[in-house]
Amino acid sequence: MRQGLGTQLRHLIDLLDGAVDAAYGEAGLDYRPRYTPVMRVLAAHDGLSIGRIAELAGITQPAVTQTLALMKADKLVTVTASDSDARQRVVRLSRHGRSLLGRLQECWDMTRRAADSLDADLPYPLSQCLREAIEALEKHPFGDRIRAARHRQADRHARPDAAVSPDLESE
Amino acid sequence: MRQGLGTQLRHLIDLLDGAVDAAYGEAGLDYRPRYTPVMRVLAAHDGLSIGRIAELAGITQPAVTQTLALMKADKLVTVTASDSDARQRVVRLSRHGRSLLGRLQECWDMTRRAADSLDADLPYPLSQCLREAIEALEKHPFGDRIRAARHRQADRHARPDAAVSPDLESE
DNA sequence: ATCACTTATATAAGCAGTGATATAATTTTT
DNA sequence: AAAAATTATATCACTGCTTATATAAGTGAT
Repeated sequence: MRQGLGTQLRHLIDLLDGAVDAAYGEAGLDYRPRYTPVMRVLAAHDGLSIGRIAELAGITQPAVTQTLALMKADKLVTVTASDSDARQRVVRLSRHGRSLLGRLQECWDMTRRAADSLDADLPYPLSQCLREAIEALEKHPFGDRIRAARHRQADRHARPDAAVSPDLESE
Repeated sequence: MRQGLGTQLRHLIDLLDGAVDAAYGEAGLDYRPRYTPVMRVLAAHDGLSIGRIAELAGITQPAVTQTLALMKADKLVTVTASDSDARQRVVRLSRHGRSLLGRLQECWDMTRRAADSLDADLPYPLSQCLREAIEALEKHPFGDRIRAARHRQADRHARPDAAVSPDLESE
């Protein structure tokens, strides 16, 4: 079963996401997980353009447009044309959206505490491990590491008796 | 930016998956990442039913059916009706599929080494951390942890001056 | 043998995103 | 001022998975 990192990561996401999703339901919120990044951004600064939301939320513009369409249908936000620039649309939380925000914050809070409880159960905190992994990959991308492994493999084929190249641990 | 675990996990997956995907391309393989779980299972025991593949690969039956349709189009597998039970279909690797397998193994190998190189760069190995997190969540699901956090919260509302409930560290 | 039930696979619709591209509004060039 | 380039948003088609449901084949009970 010792499959790749990707599989483990996906499994972990399922384990977490499903629970968080369910938590919204249990809290009686009519709310989709995909709203969260947008809600978070709007909670911090209301009245943003779509592009700006995408930027702050760290997702693509089409994702925001599509999410907002759903949120609009759920009456969480209002989207109006900017009067300074007719290309831009200004997104604001509706009263309903703002009222939801309070209960959401509670949900996010509980989730954070659940994450803390998980970390406490582990020999090394997951969140920290993830942060460090992401950092390491930003410095030295996974693609480079794979390519480095290929070169070692090519070497092995060329000189099958050669010792494993010494740069093994540095990569 | 200190968002939830889910976001971090997704980010990490993107960082890894993209690279692995690209590696297939660089290796000159006409191959989709989604084939991997099925390929792995077929590599171990060829000639399985769809349900059995799903079981062994740890994905749902529809996912396997859909993946096999693509793999069949790519001539990687043959799917024939079982003669003992006409409901069942027997999946086998084609010659082409088997020939691909060798080069795939190399890719997976490189990927594993890349993962090792990542682990070596970290204060605590990611793969181990993930394994432990999954294990911890199987023992004590995230949903339960969230609910536990809610009860603490409800307590706080009911008796705001009460100390944090004593089961805090046990959860 | 027929009805009910279970098992195996297929199909459909949904989810949450992506990249590519279209359309509209606004600047910049010329 | 008209043409070209840029910016903002929308739309579309994909990915890879899921759940729910349909269809087909086998099994058991009456």
